[in-house]
Amino acid sequence: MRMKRDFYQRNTILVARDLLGKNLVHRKNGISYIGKIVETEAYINSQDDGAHFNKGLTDRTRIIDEAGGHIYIYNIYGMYQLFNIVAEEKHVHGAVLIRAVEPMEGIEAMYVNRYKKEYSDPTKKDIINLTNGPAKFVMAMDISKEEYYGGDLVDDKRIWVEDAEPIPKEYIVRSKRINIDYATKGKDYLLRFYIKDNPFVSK
DNA sequence: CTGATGATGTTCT
DNA sequence: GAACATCATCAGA
Repeated sequence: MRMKRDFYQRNTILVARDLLGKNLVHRKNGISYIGKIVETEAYINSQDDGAHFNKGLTDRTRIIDEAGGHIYIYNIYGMYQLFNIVAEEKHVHGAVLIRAVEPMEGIEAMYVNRYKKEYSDPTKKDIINLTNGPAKFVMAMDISKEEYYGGDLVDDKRIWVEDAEPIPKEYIVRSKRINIDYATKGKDYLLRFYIKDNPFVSK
């Protein structure tokens, strides 16, 4: 079952936590890509100087003003795109960065998208390297800013989040976020969630 | 295995 | 002009 608006229109931290274990589904060119979400980070509000929208919205971040469930994708380091899900009600700002997924379906196509060569005899390392980072799974699942910025996971025919068994509490780890040393206040907030012992969690 | 470095271009000051 | 929610590659151990 596809997640509905009410799932996303909640506190950003709860949305980040509850996205763990759910399946991100993307259908394109007759290929069905499915990745289980194993790592997320919450970006919250004006108190969080790690968030892009902490000093107000800009053209890049305008979609975060929309209702939870919309898609926020942005460019980073000139060559990568990161995938976020908007949380909270309309006009309340919050977003969840998906940092890693575990491939469930479409692995052969993911391999081709990532390595630009024919699928052949992958090692365990090759498989883990498909999706164990925020830019990596976006490339593997063939998601682009041009196609999906501002899209809505609640009713888009091509991309959505599918419900799944909740992850037991004892398997959910909460920690500091990654690579936001520039944030002076938000740096130490415990806003990163991941599934304990899952090999696809980023390093 | 670890840590350091370069790639690359949009966004914001 | 600087910063940047990253990744691939390479050197060293």
